[in-house]
Amino acid sequence: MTRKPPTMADVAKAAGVSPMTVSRAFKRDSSVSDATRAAILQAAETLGYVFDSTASNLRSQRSDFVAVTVPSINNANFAETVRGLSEGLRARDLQILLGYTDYDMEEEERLIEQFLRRRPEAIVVTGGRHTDRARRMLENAAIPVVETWDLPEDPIGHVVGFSNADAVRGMVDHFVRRGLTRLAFIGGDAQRDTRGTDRRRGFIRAMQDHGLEAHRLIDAGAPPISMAEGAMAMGLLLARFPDTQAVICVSDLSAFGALTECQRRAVPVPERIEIAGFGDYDVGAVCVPALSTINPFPRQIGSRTAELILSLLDAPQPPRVIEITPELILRGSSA
Amino acid sequence: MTRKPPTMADVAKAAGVSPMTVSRAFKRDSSVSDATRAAILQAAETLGYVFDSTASNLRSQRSDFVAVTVPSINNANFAETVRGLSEGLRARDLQILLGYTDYDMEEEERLIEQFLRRRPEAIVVTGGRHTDRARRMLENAAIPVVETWDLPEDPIGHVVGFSNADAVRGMVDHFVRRGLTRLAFIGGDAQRDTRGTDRRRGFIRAMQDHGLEAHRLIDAGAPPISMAEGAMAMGLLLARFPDTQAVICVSDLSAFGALTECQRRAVPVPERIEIAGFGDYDVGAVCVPALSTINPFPRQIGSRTAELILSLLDAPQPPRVIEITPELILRGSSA
DNA sequence: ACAGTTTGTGTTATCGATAACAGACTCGCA
DNA sequence: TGCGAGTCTGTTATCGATAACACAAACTGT
Repeated sequence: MTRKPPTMADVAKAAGVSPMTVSRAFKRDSSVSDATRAAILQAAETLGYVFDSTASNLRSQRSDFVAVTVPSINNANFAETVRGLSEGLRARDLQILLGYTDYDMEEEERLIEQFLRRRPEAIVVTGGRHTDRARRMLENAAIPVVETWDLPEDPIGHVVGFSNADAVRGMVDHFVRRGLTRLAFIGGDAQRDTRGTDRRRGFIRAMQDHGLEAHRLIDAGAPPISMAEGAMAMGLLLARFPDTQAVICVSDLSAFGALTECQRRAVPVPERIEIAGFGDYDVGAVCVPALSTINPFPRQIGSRTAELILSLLDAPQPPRVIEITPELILRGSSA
Repeated sequence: MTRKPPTMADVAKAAGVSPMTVSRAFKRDSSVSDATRAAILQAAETLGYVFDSTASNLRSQRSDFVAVTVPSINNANFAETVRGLSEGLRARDLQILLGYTDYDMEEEERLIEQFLRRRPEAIVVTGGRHTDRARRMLENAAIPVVETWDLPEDPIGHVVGFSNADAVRGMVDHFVRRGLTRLAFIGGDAQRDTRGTDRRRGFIRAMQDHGLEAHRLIDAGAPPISMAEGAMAMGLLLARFPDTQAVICVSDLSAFGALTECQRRAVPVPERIEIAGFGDYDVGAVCVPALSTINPFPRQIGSRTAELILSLLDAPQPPRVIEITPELILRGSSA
């Protein structure tokens, strides 16, 4: 026999107080005497009462949600950002409503629509490119919007990110400074992964600025580019441009795949070809040789975003752009 | 000038119908004529109306949430499970409320409490060990509970999982069958990672059943055990038990770290020592040599759980145990 | 001792959608 | 033509907590 679950009114009756007092007892810093609070919590425990945020949300017009969309849940970089976010937001008891877009703007649009219906306190999206409708929805939502992992030309609201193109430029500069000129890039030009595309564009522009040709471009397939695809791409690269001196990959994952392909073919790295990645994933620090890479501080993107949101919830502020400076990390794969 | 956002009543007035009709127009298969639905959606679009699930949830007593806790968001295996889950649940427009416990049962308890307040339709947890209070909360929640990634002795409700101990036993058997007897295990015995502990226990029991000593146990630190910790552990192993013939690691990540340590020390794998992991992560399939491992079909755990939940929402059923059979994958690291 | 504040609690109305019920209308078939 | 079944729309009450206001009791300081 399952009887209806108890409500606040039931707890109130059991504790001999009004529902309002029960409500206050369940809040953080409300004015209830310690004695009554204890009695109320005791009564709630006995009855097996579970606070109903559904009702609370409606009446108080607060959901205590922060909506977050990332391209992929299965990606250590974005996972770090989410971790930074959720740790920063926990202090204020804000819960994360997480969704992944699969690198698909239509899917992002769907997600944003779903999320806005839940009336989040703020919304965080990855990247600066969205469908028109998604953009409109975000603009019209009367909540803080933060775009991350990018520096959009025309931000919707706030931004916590970095220039993917400039980050790759730093790596190109490094190789050119050391006298290497025959450089290649492994990564897709798919519309889907706009950050990957930005990195590729950054590579091409940097090469041109150095007066070098940027024709050694290997498209490794649809994002997210896996280790296996990185390996395949390296196979293509070695076949098509055998005199390549160094290759920059769209991520450490593809870079690691590329490295293993060299190992399988007994192509010595870095002696015969140098390799660099992007993202400073664990695998790149541990593999032999370790991968040169770029660390965009994904955790920090999350924690700075959390800080920003907390301050925005206290007091609205004009749109801000918080720029993160990625760090070049040089290791054995390019030494 | 920010005026109050429009409600269903506003849309109803604009479209010249009753709020109830607007409500129906926003539902899936409700009886509204195509003409009026179009008019209503048009009016909603014009007004910039966004459906408010907060109110809907309260009145209909449905949240369309499924709560899910995983130990770590930054883990490809659990990410796959979540992906399988969310794809299966999308059909019914169920949203996932995701939280990670950081391999901490206290944190899990906090999460479960937070989640139950949101009145999810079902709740999925990873593993079969919980704090007493967490267990009580789950038992009392009048919703389907699914424990995953394990086969608990005393399940709370439903189960979709496998025996971690038995899976490792399969790997031990494989080595012993091939005549190897000096086997080691890398992984923690921390209370925190109960699945890791189960694998370790499975190793010990299997060794004993073969009449072999199981003293080559290297504790690699607190979970989740990283690649770097796997490498350190391999260093210890080679120092303390130099005659070890094969080592089973608690995960592919630590196994890969161990492999790289062998590469740094020029210890040939598999000639001098064989290595096996757990989880069939990408890295293990791509690295050189590729890692022998155990695939517990994490994606399938998610999709089967989703199926189960969908059927439970249609009609309550007695607790079920759905057992997944992990697959032994043999690759170059143990050939 | 008394006005002024702080503290603890209660009363009433309300957040915005929808379940439950009811009624009007259309259609098919005898 | 009439009747039952099906389709579409409206009315009323309600989900469960809490904002806003009110007020008594317990303090504070001069």
